[in-house]
Amino acid sequence: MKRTKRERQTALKESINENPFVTDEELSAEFDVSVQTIRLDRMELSIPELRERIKHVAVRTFEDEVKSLPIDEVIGEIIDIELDEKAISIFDVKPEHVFQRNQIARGHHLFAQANSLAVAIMNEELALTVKSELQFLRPVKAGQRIVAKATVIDRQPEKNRAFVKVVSTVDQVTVFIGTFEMYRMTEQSEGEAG
Amino acid sequence: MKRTKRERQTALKESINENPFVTDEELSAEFDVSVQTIRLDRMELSIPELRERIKHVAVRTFEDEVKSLPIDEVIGEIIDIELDEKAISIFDVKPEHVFQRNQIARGHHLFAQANSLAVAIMNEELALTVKSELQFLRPVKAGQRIVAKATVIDRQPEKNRAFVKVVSTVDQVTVFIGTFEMYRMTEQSEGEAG
DNA sequence: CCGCTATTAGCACTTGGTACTAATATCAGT
DNA sequence: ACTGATATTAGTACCAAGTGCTAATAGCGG
Repeated sequence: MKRTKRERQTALKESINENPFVTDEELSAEFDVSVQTIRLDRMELSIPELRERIKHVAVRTFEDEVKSLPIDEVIGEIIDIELDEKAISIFDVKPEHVFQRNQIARGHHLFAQANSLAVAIMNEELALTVKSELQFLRPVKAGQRIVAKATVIDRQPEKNRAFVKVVSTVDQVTVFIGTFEMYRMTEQSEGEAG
Repeated sequence: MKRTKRERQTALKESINENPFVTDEELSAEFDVSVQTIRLDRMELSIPELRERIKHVAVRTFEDEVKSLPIDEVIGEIIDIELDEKAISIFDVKPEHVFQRNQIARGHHLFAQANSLAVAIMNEELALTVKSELQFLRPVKAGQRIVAKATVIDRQPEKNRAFVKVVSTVDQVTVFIGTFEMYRMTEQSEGEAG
């Protein structure tokens, strides 16, 4: 079931995007063309080779692992972080994040972005959320980009607590505000909150 | 400044841990021994080769990225519902829902289960969350089953509002409490909250 | 000096490629 | 049907960063 070059290349792009760990040989089998064709396709699409792809994924994680929580556990992409001070992440709302009915983003995605940013900002091996108050001010729709800004507003080191305020905006309009009481988890005490 | 084999191997472990992207050749220069020695060291310490190390980092990231939040309309399975009154759902915590580090479920999954149950309980075409207060009382780990019970505790029909309380338990122990102020969205007014 | 561990060297082989050249296939237009 | 252009396939040499293996050498303790 061969298709045109154009179609194959589109599919190829997608395929590699979905699974960057695929080799040219596997792709050649998948699309029923020679390995060389796959290579030519990659060149034209400027898709790097397997190892480079893997490396990129890995480097991204590793570099961003700043200190506290790995970025790979964050919902949304962190674009700026000052540990224990403030952090910013962006999250692009896609069709899978909204109610089919009215295209409005489901609340837990806004929460997830804000909450994981609150976790990331903590300058600790691991932090957990203890309490939280949320306000969903305006609906967010598919296609919009949510910018979440987190600020540490209070610290209680003796209690292993910190308070983080997250304000999420779309086009400078505030859509969500959340405050999070965070627990700094030390090595031995794995005992509070989820 | 050569040291003993033992010391070198300890340092080697650390060095690779800090920067998994280092090659044997670079390490050989760093420790002023031959590449073969580095290889022997890696064998003895069972540290995989560069590419495998990178791959591991990448796989970790990639899998986590794919995870995030499920697409399903309702997080968890609703096992009982009385519209406008109460509802129960269960959610099995799987490895993909927890922090790798300590196996504790990430907060947004508890929130997602509770919030989507609060949405479901509303006897309306569609409801949105306006405000919410959460308490994460105990950590939940992979393998546990969360039972969330939602109750409508107050109704304000004139304001299109209802208040829902959700209590989540694992083996009869309360792990999470959330209260949700819900907005009943009528056909024309698609205007509040996310 | 023997024995032992540690270290170094060298070679063949592996994966998943790049870079390049050359042959063939396919199709469109005249 | 023939020409050209594009697309595809084949093949070679080469590379990085290894593994696996054998063998030689160094250093030291008794």
